[in-house]
Amino acid sequence: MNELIQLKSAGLKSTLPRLKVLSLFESGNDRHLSAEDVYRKLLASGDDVGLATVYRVLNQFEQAGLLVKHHFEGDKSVFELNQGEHHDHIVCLQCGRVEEFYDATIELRQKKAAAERGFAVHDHSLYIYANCIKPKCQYKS
Amino acid sequence: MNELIQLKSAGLKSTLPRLKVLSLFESGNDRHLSAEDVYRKLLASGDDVGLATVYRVLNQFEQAGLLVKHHFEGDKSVFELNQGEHHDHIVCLQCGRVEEFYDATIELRQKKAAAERGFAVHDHSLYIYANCIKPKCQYKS
DNA sequence: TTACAAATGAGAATGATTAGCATTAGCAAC
DNA sequence: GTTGCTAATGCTAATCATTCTCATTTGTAA
Repeated sequence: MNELIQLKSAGLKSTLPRLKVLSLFESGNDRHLSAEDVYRKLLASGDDVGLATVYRVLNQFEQAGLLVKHHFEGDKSVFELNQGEHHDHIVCLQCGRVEEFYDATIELRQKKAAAERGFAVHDHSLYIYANCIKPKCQYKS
Repeated sequence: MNELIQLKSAGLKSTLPRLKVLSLFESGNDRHLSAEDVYRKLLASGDDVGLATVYRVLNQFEQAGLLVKHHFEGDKSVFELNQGEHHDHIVCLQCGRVEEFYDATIELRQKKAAAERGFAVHDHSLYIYANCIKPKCQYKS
């Protein structure tokens, strides 16, 4: 229930929609949610927020550093709670399962590659698209 | 002028729009082009192709393995000639400059990370967003 | 040259995301 | 507690990249 405090310290006014969205991510049932996902889930739990508001809130949360935004292959963006430690993602092309991982060597070599070419790394995104090895994979549809 | 042969061996009928698009990429003036870019350039050189056709052709070329498609941060996709050797990209957030690089260690560690978690890598995308170190960077706008 | 399937072009349709604007709700000062 | 003001919300319409539809045109093989 300290969502209120989180919002305040992020410099955001504490409003109903923002609290709802934040709680949803903190509930931890799904780490990776698209705007549409959030919208649906809130409606399902009887909370009446507009889709436009969901988009706005998600983006504000990203600016504020509460959430991180990802662009997995395809169209829609996906958000997840920012818990400090950076990590990359493996996405199953079959069932959509997302697994996170961190590899210090990869991080290091990236910085090196950039530096060698006259760039100062600001950010990076690494997505591995793969197939779950059966039987882990529940082929979707 | 062997674009014709390339199309044939890719199993594609040799048509005007396809030849034009392929030549454009082979001319090598810009390695990374969006559909819009291609469309504009063709119009500029007096070749009258429809935007829808450009999209179709680019996607067919991707299927055929002639081009590779990338999703740099933001909206539109970007295509580049597939010249066999895989590589990743560094994109300057300021001026848009794109540099390519390949790091065997990174590739290896990715495969390893995936395998350890029960995935068979199908594909991956790694984009480093950075800032050119001055004075290389011609700050855009 | 003919004939037919495949390709093209123009514009409508789609899907995700954002903008505009009237209405409502936090919140600080009475 | 009220009051009042600004920021936030919720619609809906707009945008932007991309895809679809379908009538027309173009390769190509016979």
